[in-house]
Amino acid sequence: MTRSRLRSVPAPATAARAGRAAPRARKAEVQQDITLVLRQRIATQEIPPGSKLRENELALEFGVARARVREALSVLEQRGLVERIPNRGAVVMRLELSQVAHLYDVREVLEGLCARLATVNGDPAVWRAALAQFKGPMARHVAEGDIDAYIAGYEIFRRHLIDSAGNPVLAGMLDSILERTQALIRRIIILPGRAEVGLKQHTALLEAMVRGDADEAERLRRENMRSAKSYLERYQKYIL
Amino acid sequence: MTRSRLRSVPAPATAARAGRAAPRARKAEVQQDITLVLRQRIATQEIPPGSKLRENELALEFGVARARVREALSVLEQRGLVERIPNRGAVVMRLELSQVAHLYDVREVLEGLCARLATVNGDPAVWRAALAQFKGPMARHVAEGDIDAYIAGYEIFRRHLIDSAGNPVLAGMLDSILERTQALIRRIIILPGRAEVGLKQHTALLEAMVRGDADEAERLRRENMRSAKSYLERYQKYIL
DNA sequence: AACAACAATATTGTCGACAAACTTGTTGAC
DNA sequence: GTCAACAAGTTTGTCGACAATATTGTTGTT
Repeated sequence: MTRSRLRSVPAPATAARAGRAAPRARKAEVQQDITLVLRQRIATQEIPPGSKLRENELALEFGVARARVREALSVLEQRGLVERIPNRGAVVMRLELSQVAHLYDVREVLEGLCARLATVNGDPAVWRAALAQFKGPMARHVAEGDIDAYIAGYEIFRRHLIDSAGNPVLAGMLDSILERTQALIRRIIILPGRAEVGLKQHTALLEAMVRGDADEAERLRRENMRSAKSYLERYQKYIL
Repeated sequence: MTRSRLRSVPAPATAARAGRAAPRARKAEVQQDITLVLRQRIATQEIPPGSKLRENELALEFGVARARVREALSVLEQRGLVERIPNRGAVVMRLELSQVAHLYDVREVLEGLCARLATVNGDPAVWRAALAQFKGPMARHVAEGDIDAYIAGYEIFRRHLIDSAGNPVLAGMLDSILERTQALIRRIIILPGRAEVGLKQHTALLEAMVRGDADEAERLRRENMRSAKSYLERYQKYIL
């Protein structure tokens, strides 16, 4: 019910635009890919877990027929973002602690692989630059409590890792996991001491990468993930 | 998500029963299962790589409207089984060596995780029984060149590993990878010496699992996967 | 007032039709 | 003979309508 009421008058493009109050509104995306918009809304919890996704409502908002929305929903179901019950509709998947733990266990080994591949295939100069970032600006962001800047920097680093790894299968799976846990990441980083620990761990990881020690990079990245998971479990009542 | 039971399906091979009202079987039955049938056909290469999947053709064969076939195709696309080009249709994904290598790199760490979790969460009695299987009947199958029996036994073992690991996310990803590479597995096992090496490796893995050494189990499983990958690369010209 | 049966409404499931884009076959100029 | 332009036929993309199922609201009985 957060969406604005729409008139039944068929005004496709306008209706779609009016429904989105997002700051970055391009026109092509609506026509091309409703799936992407829904993915983002769910990942950012603009549509909170447990919400019911009504096909008609979405079709009206995007100004398309229900068939199209329906296809988008089945993609979302495949990606584990919504649960679909026959004849009863689709609801945004709710994350229980156990599921998050499972996601993190898988993420641990995938990020480990990613770090290893990035060390082998990537450009050392990039890691040196990243290391400088973490030792300088990023450390400052943590010290000053500028979480948004820290997260932004971390996202860039992670993107470099994935790109350098050069494995599309891995990239797809990591993206899928991140998409499902994105809402949690910010809440974990905010936890007392978490950002500081993460900063240290990433620095150590980058140092291993700079000297080309792929095995150590993998080990450190996995340790980093396990540490994040343990924070999550310890503070679960404040997060979930 | 239902654990994929790779079994023979109602065989809708009798294409286009022509006529009007097709004698539809149960609704809930046919409904979601056209996706499953297509998944199987592609995995077993009953529909070979590069084939074009025509919506109308499939709709006629299954006796449903194109909209449903269409949804099935988008699921297949998500699972990486077909490539869909706008306005030009869906073709069964072709496996280049580089892509197979990427799949195996990911599979290596996922199977490693699976072995570790299965060691921690599983019942040691199961592993003792499996070890006996590998030391007895399975070794015989290899010695006698009964590839089918060996593969069947291996599949059961792998299923036990995944079930015991108790991680649905992991299970889904492993299934997805296996589904894509299933056609290769048989060809790899047939390679000279491969089955013997695999047998030894699995025995060592199970011994680690029986004594509850999770770290060693993970390491051994990963080594096993790397070894399979190197066979694949060495004999690529005979496989791809 | 509580409850059950029933009616009305809303939502999802399925379908066939039409439009747009691509593919193939034909014709004609050079 | 080769090639380009064009026409006919396929194939995919999109839509609105109808059927099946679930949810909500109403009424009457105890």
